[in-house]
Amino acid sequence: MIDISKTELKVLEAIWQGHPTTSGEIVERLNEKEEWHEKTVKTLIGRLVKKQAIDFKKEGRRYLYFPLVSQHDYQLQQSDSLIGNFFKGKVSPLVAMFAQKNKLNKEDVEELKLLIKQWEKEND
Amino acid sequence: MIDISKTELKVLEAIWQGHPTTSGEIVERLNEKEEWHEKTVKTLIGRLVKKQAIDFKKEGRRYLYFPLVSQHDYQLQQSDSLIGNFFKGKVSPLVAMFAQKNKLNKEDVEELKLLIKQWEKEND
DNA sequence: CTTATTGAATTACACATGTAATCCTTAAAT
DNA sequence: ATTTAAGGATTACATGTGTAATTCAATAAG
Repeated sequence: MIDISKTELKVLEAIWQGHPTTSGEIVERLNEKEEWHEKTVKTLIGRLVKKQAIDFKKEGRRYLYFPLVSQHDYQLQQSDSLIGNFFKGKVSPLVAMFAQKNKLNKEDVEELKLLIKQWEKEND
Repeated sequence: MIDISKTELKVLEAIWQGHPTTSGEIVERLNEKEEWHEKTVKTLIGRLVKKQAIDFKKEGRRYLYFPLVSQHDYQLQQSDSLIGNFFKGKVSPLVAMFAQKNKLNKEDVEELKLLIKQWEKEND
């Protein structure tokens, strides 16, 4: 998959929020969290286009940007890579690590139980 | 935490394999998987020292390198960051994603069940 | 029609990264 | 003692990244 830098990812996430969208709107979304200089955002948008992570269609003078990489695919790819590199491709060691560090809560555990029940229904 | 680049991480992983250790040994370990030029490895070792991810003690003419960042801490930090950014800090959405993509197997699920049982014993 | 404004494209520039080569010092070999 | 080899330190250099400013083109305003 394409290599997307930290700041580029922030911009891409703003686009995932809703698209197609304009550079102005992207800047506004980003500025809800922290200060982003409009010029910086424009540069990052340009780099994302060059990397083919997003594309645009011209609507008169304005450009409407949209993602070429889905958020879901990106997250899956990144998660898969982390789990592959660190935990030999298995999720349980990661969950074990979280459990050990007290980062699991009731809700999370309930959802895990549901997922397991579901998995067992389908794989048996 | 310190920012460690892709290639630096490979070198650090070689050091985690066993330490303290020499640059020659690090080069050898790396070359088991892929071709690494000795000069390149030396450069990366230097950068890791500067970043204080590793340190060394001189043993005569030779330097013995060892990690300052534990593999466990690093993995936890990275996992935490990924889960925080992508899944609002909860592991279950990640597991759900894996389940959906058929990336769960019996063994993994059994371990998850054990972890949950354990968690429920301790948090009730 | 001329001017101001608003994007986007181009240029800038320092620091990071990937990938080495060269230099320097010290120990080993001759 | 002189040469060579081995390792670390320094230097190199293209490309990536963070962060903008400047330029260019087209539309909107006067």
